[in-house]
Amino acid sequence: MEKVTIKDIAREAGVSITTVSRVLNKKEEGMSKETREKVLRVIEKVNYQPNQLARSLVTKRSKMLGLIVPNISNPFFPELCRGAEDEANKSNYSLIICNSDDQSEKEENYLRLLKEQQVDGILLSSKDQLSQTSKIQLQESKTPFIIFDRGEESNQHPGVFLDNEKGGYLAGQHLIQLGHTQIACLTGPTNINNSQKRLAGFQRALKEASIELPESFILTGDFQMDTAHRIAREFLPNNTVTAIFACNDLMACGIYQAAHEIGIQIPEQLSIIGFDDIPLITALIPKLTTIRQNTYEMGRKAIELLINEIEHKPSEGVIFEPTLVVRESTKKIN
Amino acid sequence: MEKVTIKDIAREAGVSITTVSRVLNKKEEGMSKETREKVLRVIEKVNYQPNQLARSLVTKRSKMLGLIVPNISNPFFPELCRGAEDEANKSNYSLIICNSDDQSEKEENYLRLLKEQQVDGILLSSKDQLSQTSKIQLQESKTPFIIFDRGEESNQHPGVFLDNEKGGYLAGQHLIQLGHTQIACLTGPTNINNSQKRLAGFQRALKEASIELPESFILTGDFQMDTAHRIAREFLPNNTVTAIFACNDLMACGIYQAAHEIGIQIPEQLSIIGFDDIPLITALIPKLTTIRQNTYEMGRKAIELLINEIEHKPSEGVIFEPTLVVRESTKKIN
DNA sequence: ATGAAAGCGCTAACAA
DNA sequence: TTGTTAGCGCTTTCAT
Repeated sequence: MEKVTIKDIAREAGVSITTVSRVLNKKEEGMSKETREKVLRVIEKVNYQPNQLARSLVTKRSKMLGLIVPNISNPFFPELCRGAEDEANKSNYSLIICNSDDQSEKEENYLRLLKEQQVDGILLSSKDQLSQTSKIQLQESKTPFIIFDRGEESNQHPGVFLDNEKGGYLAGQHLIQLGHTQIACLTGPTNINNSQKRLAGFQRALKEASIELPESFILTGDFQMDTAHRIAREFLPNNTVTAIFACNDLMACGIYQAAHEIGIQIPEQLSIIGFDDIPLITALIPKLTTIRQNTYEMGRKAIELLINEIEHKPSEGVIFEPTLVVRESTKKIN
Repeated sequence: MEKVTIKDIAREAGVSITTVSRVLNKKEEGMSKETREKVLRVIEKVNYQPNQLARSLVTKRSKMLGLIVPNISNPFFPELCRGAEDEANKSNYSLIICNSDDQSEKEENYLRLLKEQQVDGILLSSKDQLSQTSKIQLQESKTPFIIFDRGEESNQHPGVFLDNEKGGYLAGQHLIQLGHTQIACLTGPTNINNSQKRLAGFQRALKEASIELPESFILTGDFQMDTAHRIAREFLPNNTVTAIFACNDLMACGIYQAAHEIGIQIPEQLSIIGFDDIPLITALIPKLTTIRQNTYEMGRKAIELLINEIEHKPSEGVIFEPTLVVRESTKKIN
């Protein structure tokens, strides 16, 4: 059974392929109702599906968008994907979701691939700073793109960002209000912009309250649960802190594990605050207090911007505001 | 800046487009080294990227694969995606990941879309039984496809499945060995095949041990955490069970929440066993005992099968074996 | 209201 | 070893 093409439809309906194309694209002003319905009937009958590739080749629009995320296993990103996908579909685009697995090489590879696939635009949630190669890839081509969250938060290019500094500040403020003074911070990788910002905001809050944050209380993680677990196992027994700020929820989970193993009670002996508000943390006991970002909405907005860009509508970057969600893992110190 | 095409390369290098095409496709037997290098230099210089769409149009191979998952927010599926993606990339395919959000309509839509996009094959992890429309879509077209996990586990079509019955059996067996006799089971949606199978295996284990499983102890969930939470809140205070089998880990999380709120100690007062072994559950306290499936590997294998199918290599469906992972949430009854 | 024909960027016979 | 040419399935002028 051969693939049925526009030609087959035309022959079957006894019209030209132009006519078929017209009804396919709903350019039917001044077209006899009969012809249209005849064509539609044939299309229906043989379950014809137009070849989007051929279409794209002439229109130069593939109706495909690319989304590169650094780590699909972090539940933060599926949320992002959902938002992005829904918005893309709304405008009749499909989304190619690519997972770079925190590897620059994969990221560059996908960037190339998406271009070759002629996507109309790319939403890039980079693993960190864009690599040189990626930057060139992006700049040289005329493929519209939007930077999401990580990567360079510059005015050079529109993007969707979170006010990470504020998020860190909120976290610090919250712990201070609860009376904590011995506080540690478990950061993400040092080369990741948003991780730096979260720490900076956190430090600002402590400074304003004249609370010292010794170097040794700044722990460098990598946004992963396992590493956080390992670091906490090492840190907690040897240091007296009453609170800890994990720069993402996944790492907070790792700290929970460690605390449990060591026999430290949360929040009685240790307050923990996370960052992201991923869906699963409501299952943690006690429930994790965290800095929430509206991930779904950010994904949605990013695609909205991207499509604007593609259609040459004016649009500019957005910075989202994080909010504090108080649950059970933080507690007033006695 | 116009897109640079094969013509531009040909002109610049002073050769024909065929020659350029040849070096692009590495069909260079009997081709002068100089010519090739000359072409390569030009390609390099202008950072030329071939148009995969145009390519696909003539070769009838898009080098794209589609993957439809029912719920990207369930961490089970990102794992699946990772395995699928890695295997696809290995053979130089890209993956379009689509999230049907448990809606048949979206699923059908994506099926149509992927076809229009001329993907070479589809990996379908259906929301449940395939809808009539989907079935027709799939059967009518010649696009190769593989069924994953859910959907119809039939010999009609190759697919990758888990022995869900055995998984349920293992769960039952484990609880029985710990001395439990008052056991409840929180299932997935009744129309989902794997959910039914898990329950069936569970029932078989109980039956073999002559333990009764009253109707009222079979709770119908929907694989979501929130619903499980609600159901458990209602069930636990009004029934005396010492153990509960949740047909996936997400629901086990919901039960944790409920137990915590009600003041039931896990595992002292209630043993819980889950299903899937999603990465995050090691952060639960106590750690969740569960039935593990090797999700990443299953995703990998599914794509391997799909590619075999595409390339007309013989291959047949695979059934994976689940394993019991004992952690801390199940305990011998006193 | 409809059709003929050109061409999107590329590959693949077939020629030379 | 290289080039000429005919499409792939479709949209889009330009005619009629």
